[in-house]
Amino acid sequence: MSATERADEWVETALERLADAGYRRGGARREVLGLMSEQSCALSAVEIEDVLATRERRVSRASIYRVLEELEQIGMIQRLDIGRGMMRYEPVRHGRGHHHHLVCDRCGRLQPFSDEGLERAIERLSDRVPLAVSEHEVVLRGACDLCAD
Amino acid sequence: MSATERADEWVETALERLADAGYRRGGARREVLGLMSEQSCALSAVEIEDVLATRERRVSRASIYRVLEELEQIGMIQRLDIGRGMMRYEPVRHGRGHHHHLVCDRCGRLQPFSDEGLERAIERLSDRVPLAVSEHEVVLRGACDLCAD
DNA sequence: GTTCCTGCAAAAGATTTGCAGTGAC
DNA sequence: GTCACTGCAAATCTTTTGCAGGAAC
Repeated sequence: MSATERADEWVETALERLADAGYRRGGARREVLGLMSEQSCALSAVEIEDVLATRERRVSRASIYRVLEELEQIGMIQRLDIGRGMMRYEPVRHGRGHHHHLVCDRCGRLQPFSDEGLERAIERLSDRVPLAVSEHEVVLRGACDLCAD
Repeated sequence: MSATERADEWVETALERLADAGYRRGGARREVLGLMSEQSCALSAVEIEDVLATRERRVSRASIYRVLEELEQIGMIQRLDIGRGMMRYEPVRHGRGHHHHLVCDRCGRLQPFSDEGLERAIERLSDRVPLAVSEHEVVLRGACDLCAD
């Protein structure tokens, strides 16, 4: 499956679930949905606004937050708290694409990574913990290879 | 070593490092330092302000943030971004006391946990990643046992 | 026509900063 | 006496909310 097909599939699922939940389609929602579908890693609300500002249809920041919240409600995106005083948002693609984040202390660059051993360790400990775990989030911080000189 | 001795040791190290960095000791700094030394898990700036407000010496929020920033600079506390729109701060006690966090989706309760297997997995993958890892942070989210009914 | 969607402007909440007075050395 | 420390008030930044006009169905 190509990246484009995967993006299309994600948008379709999202539109379907939105329709089921009684939402109509509007311009702002379509733009945000389209942009998010192209992302494999997390964007902040301001970054989303900036990218959309360079396209045909500008979208107000309030609408961006509103659409992101709807998409989170129906489980199509995930909010991540990676630091630097703001939330970041990324599409959820069940299983495939699940990853965690490397954050550079110095330049703030964000990179995704995934690791089988880490997932196994988290799965094992999830049973032993006084919480019905529904999500997990791992952030590694340090100097990225561009900053490490 | 008792908890009190450990707290004292932490305060002493902090005062030493602050002195080395050219800071004088003032009332606000002493209060925040004392409170943080008693904590094993993370507090928000507002929680710190609230606790200090019930003690002899009130400390302004601006000073709390300033002291926390100094302490982070010299590596005595760690900032954690656990969500809910605010940072949390906890003392760093090299090795001993290292832990991660469980966050309840519903009530926001924060609980610490630690796991050997998780630490090993993170240590192993740290070498394979394009980042010179200096810290890591794991958050598990879900329903805590008080909310799970 | 009704109900939802959107943008704008204002509000809310956490954190930071400017400034003037106070305190440590 | 000097320079750091502190509190207050104002500023900044992200995210949320109220409201009035516009669009989808």
